[in-house]
Amino acid sequence: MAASSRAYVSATRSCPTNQLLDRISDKWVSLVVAALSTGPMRYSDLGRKIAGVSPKMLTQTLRTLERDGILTRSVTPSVPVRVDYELTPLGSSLATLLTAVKDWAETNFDEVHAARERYDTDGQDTP
Amino acid sequence: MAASSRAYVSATRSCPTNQLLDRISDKWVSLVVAALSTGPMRYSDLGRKIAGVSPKMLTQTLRTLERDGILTRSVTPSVPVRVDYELTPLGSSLATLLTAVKDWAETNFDEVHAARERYDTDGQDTP
DNA sequence: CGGAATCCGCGCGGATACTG
DNA sequence: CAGTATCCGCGCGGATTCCG
Repeated sequence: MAASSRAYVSATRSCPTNQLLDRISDKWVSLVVAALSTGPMRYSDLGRKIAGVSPKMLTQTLRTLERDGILTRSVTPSVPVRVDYELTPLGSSLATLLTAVKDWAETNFDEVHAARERYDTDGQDTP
Repeated sequence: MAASSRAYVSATRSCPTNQLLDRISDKWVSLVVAALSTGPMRYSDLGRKIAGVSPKMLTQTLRTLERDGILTRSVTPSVPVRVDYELTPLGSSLATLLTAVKDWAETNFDEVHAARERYDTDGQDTP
């Protein structure tokens, strides 16, 4: 086939399910979905709550998630434009899972941190 | 060090918890942990089960997860060297969550796919 | 306010080859 | 079998600017 000069056919491309897994296995996706799990939010509210995300990544993440049916984007044409983002039922079901992952990270952070120092000091001494 | 003229202080660096979230929000991490959730596995078994992962990424992922206390690496010095990887209790608790995410991706794939086509055709007509 | 567009560095990750 | 090492392309993502 047309793999003459191009051999870039990785697992991500071959399996459609892995594509989706790769998409939701994204830091910004986790944070956005977790942020919206408590209710609808405006664009700048999300930017403030996530705190550190660039407008580019925020918009990009939101667009992708909207396209995937995870959330909806509703524009209110007021004097300053107001845009609200809200999880769909599909997105809510995902939010439950990703929030659990996020909670796990927060809960077990120090345990992981301890394991890291143990790994680093153990065997790496006497250079 | 060498951060003299660098202004790259993103959310990932600022919040340690987000570092961990970013780490486990990785496609390979999901696949490896999910693969090991059914029991211990050897290196090449993992490579075959995940199917598409390069040795580099597999080793890199395994090393990182070992360092983080998610899994253990045990070497059996037989004639051909045998290395087994097994989830720690900490890793098992994570595996439950990540497997759920992986299952979600497989279950809702076609729904997401349908949402995508709807998004693409809707508004993108008559070029 | 809520984006879109552009530039660009850096590192992720695939391919390949070699070691113990 | 289980890695390690090297090269390198590509796209993620931060910074900046401008528009509706």
